[in-house]
Amino acid sequence: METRRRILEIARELFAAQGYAGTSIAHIAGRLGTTKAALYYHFDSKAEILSALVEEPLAAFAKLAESKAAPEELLAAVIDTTGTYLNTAEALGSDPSVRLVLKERAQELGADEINAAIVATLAGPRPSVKRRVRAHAAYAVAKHSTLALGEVGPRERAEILAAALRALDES
Amino acid sequence: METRRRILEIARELFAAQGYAGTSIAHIAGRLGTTKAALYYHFDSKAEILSALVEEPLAAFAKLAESKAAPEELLAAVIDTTGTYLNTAEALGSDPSVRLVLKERAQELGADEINAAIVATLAGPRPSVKRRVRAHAAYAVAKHSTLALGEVGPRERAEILAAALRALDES
DNA sequence: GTCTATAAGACGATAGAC
DNA sequence: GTCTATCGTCTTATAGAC
Repeated sequence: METRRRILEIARELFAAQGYAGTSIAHIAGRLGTTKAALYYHFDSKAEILSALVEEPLAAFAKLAESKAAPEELLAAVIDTTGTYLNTAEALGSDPSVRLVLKERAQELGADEINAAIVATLAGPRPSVKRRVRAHAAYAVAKHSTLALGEVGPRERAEILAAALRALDES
Repeated sequence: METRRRILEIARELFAAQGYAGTSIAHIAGRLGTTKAALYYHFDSKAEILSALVEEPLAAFAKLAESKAAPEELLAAVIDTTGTYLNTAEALGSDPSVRLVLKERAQELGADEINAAIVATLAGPRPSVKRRVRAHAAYAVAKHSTLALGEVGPRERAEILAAALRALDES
């Protein structure tokens, strides 16, 4: 069970650096210090490595998507969840080959649907153009400035949340 | 010269859907209705297709990175440039295999450096934590809500810019 | 749980005919 | 400018010994 964790850690790094499609099983095995065959003892396929890798963060974001919390709590949760899964969150929403594999597996709620659901909650029912754009803006701040900053301490967290709320401008 | 344009158009679609590493020359040739060999008459390698594809948008963003315009003009330019190259802009900053190939070629300023330069201009000299976070927030609004909205008309453009300026909050 | 060996095919790229 | 045919390599994945 320890080797399994090491495989996931190595895969996470390589997927982030080269993409899922651009990373081979042989490359992962090389870093692991074993052979490809040893890897297939722990995982049935390359796609299953990816699934195991994104399972937890995807579930966390899916939970957010179903949340009907008020904007301030929802945006704070987006910041915190993005910060918690900082390493995997990049590959999640970016690498097209990752999206493709997860879509084929129909594993759960896709990343696109999750984003859309959170933005819809922020925008409220039957939103005007203004409300819709502002919801997108607030979400962009919460998600992407957390990603860009890398590490988010309490000072950064408070500033990101405040900026997101200004972008939303509910007053 | 017409075939070359069609190849780039097809490659753009496939790279966006499956990623650069996840798209084969055979797949592009199949969509084109010809063979792989025909493709190699127009481009010397797969990487060269990618280079040709991102040349113009990358130059446009690099020009922004060197601009020392005031925040409002700079953010407006980010919105407009992102909107102009909406189709290619996604693959640019997202697909890890794209980043890798462009980095190997050392083609020009990388996407990361461009983003960092624009944020640095927004943050101003020797920025505090607050200024730095707000610069990231404003840039996130300009870039990612434009991407998320897909098409940006004059109404959306004005709302995005206003939201980005509120996030920056220079007052 | 890891190994060697190998299957079976996809990949990028090229040669040479037309 | 496009074709057929092919080279050499890399790919995912499996079989079977240890």
